[in-house]
Amino acid sequence: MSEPEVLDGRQQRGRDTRAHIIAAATEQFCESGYRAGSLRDIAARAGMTHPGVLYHFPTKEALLMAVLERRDQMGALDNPVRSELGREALRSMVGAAEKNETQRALVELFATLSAEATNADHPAHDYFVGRYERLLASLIGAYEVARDAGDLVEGVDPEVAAAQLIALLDGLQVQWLLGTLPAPMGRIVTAHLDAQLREPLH
Amino acid sequence: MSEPEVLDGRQQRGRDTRAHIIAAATEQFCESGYRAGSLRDIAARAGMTHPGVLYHFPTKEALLMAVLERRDQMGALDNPVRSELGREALRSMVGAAEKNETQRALVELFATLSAEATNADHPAHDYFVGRYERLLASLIGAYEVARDAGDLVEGVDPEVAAAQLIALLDGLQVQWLLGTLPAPMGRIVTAHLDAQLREPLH
DNA sequence: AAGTTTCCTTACCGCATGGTAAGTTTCGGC
DNA sequence: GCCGAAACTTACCATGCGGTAAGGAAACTT
Repeated sequence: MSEPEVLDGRQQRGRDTRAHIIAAATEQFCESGYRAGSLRDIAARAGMTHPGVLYHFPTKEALLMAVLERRDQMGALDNPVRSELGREALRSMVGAAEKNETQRALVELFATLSAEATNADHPAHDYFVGRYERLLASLIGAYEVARDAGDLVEGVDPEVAAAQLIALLDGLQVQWLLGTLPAPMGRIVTAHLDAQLREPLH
Repeated sequence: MSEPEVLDGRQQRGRDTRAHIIAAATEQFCESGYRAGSLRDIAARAGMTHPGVLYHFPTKEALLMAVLERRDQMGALDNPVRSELGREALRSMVGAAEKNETQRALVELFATLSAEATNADHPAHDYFVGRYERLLASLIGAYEVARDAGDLVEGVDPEVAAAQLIALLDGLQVQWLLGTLPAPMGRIVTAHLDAQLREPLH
């Protein structure tokens, strides 16, 4: 993305501790959320003091953004929404939901954060707006492709359906975290999609 | 609920300021969330100092619980889920969603709080678990009644459908708060329910 | 070997928080 | 009119926060 090139020993080392700090911060934010997770805790996890962390990331806010961006990079690799696949793109969301059931801490972070970030003053507000817009656009695309391929039940509006699917996934996570979900997320999402598709998944 | 009876003048006054404080706290929590809304801010809103507040509510946590309980009492009056109405109970959820679109601050509070409360250590954890369990049970009941009345499309499982509806409502609120929702909540919820019902809602 | 830059520590700052202690005002009951 | 409890206020505390300043120790360049 930026400068690949040759990096001398110091740059390499800097990069390493940066990554190390991000990992520590991710853990911390996952366990305690953004506001409650202090720089001192994060620093301790990374084996340094909190001004050491602030040397690499000028503010706590910057650290948060770094955590989120890194998370996105990784997520984007194994979980893109390939709109052009239409029906199969929708199917992949079931897999995403099931995968989340194995990453409780991460789910907790995003659930907490996306709610916090609802406030326009929150540092991650723009990030989440952008994230939701992109996801929405992708899913609308996927539904449109599915519709044009004749895979959709009559009366399913791609825009509405896309917003529904995102909401469903988000909302289910809260219930799952609270332990009040009466069935596995995968099954619930599958049931939702099956009601929109001419041929059920599988 | 507890002792109604005769209350002498002082008790009456105590009750009044208590109510006043709860109102102030509700406003404050709505605007800033639980963690960020300080006792001093709340006290200022109520026209007193923060130890004054703590005289009536021993801890901030207790204040929060009082706010939530009061909210539930009021909500229960104009927005019960009357399971026995089946189809019409489901329909009432559309109204609930639309009503929420006029109460941004309150929606924000519950969205933030339910995510925060996901953590088992959070003071409101048990409250939200109970709340979701009751709502789930009510909606399962409503779907069962609807099914037995022949109002449901084949293959709609009441348990799954109830969890879906709750998730949908929660998730839509986040998107609505972020400003990324492509259509009014009422329309999106209606579309969802119409897909489950033999006869569309109006 | 000297100089420079990167990285990190120790020490500190100002501020806000929830909560406490003790004293003071208010006011209804007698 | 006085008493005593209820309802506060003022003053304070310890704690933890994000962030800054200054200095030292490496690591690399020349």
